[in-house]
Amino acid sequence: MRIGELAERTGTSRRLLRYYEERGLVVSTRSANGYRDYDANLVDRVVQIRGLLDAGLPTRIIKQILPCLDKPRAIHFPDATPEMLATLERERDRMTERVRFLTRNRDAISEYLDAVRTYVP
Amino acid sequence: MRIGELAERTGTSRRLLRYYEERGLVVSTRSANGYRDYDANLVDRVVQIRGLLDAGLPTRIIKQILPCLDKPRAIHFPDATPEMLATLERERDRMTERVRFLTRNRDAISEYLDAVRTYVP
DNA sequence: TCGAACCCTCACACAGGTGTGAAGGTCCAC
DNA sequence: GTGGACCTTCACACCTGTGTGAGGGTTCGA
Repeated sequence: MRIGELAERTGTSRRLLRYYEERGLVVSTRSANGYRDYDANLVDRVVQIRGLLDAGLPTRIIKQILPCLDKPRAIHFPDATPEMLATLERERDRMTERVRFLTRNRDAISEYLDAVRTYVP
Repeated sequence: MRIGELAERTGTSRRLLRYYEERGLVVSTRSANGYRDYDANLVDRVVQIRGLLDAGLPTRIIKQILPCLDKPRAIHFPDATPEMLATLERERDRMTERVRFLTRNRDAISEYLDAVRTYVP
């Protein structure tokens, strides 16, 4: 598919799709006319990238962890250098931290909202 | 306490503490000599701010939700304008989304790490 | 064959969170 | 009273993710 369709199906601007490609997060082939040609599975991938970005991870890290999240993952075992594993562990821990933090604060907000709602009536 | 101590106790640069103050996330009084003077409870607050920032929330939003997270929160009921509540709900939902996403991806990373570890030996 | 709707690259711009450093005041210990 | 460790404000600069638009090519239907 071409960039416009991918953009529409992922809710992402063309600009950003090109940016992600520049950052090595997605790949594309080129048609004879120079247009980018995307594989269908990139829809999921782009959505995932956006989720990770929104979660606060920089493209640099996302690029590193994406291959490990692909299926089938057996193919990527060779990539598993010690540094890579260390990065993954670090990032996994940071994500756990973030989850804890977000959950706690979200619950606090929920509590507050509940309290406000049962206050007025 | 002065800015240096707060910086050290929160692992934050002085620059950023001033920035947070400029953004209205923290307050300080001034000593006679013009130095900022911080209340001890700001240690927790700054840590919380950093967690929220790291989780991807902008200072603008953090400023809005922080008062609701304070105890005792009853004081802040008057702040609850409809727009405020809407913002909170929206932000709470986004946080839930983020948590889901982060958890899913973190679990995938964990799985990958486990797989790699049980692969070589 | 024209126009619309695509696509390309390139580049400037912006906001947000940070770093860094200049130029200067204060405080304290030697 | 001098030096070092603090503090102040101000400003420039960076990176990252985005928007926007210029200038130009391709494809396709009317």
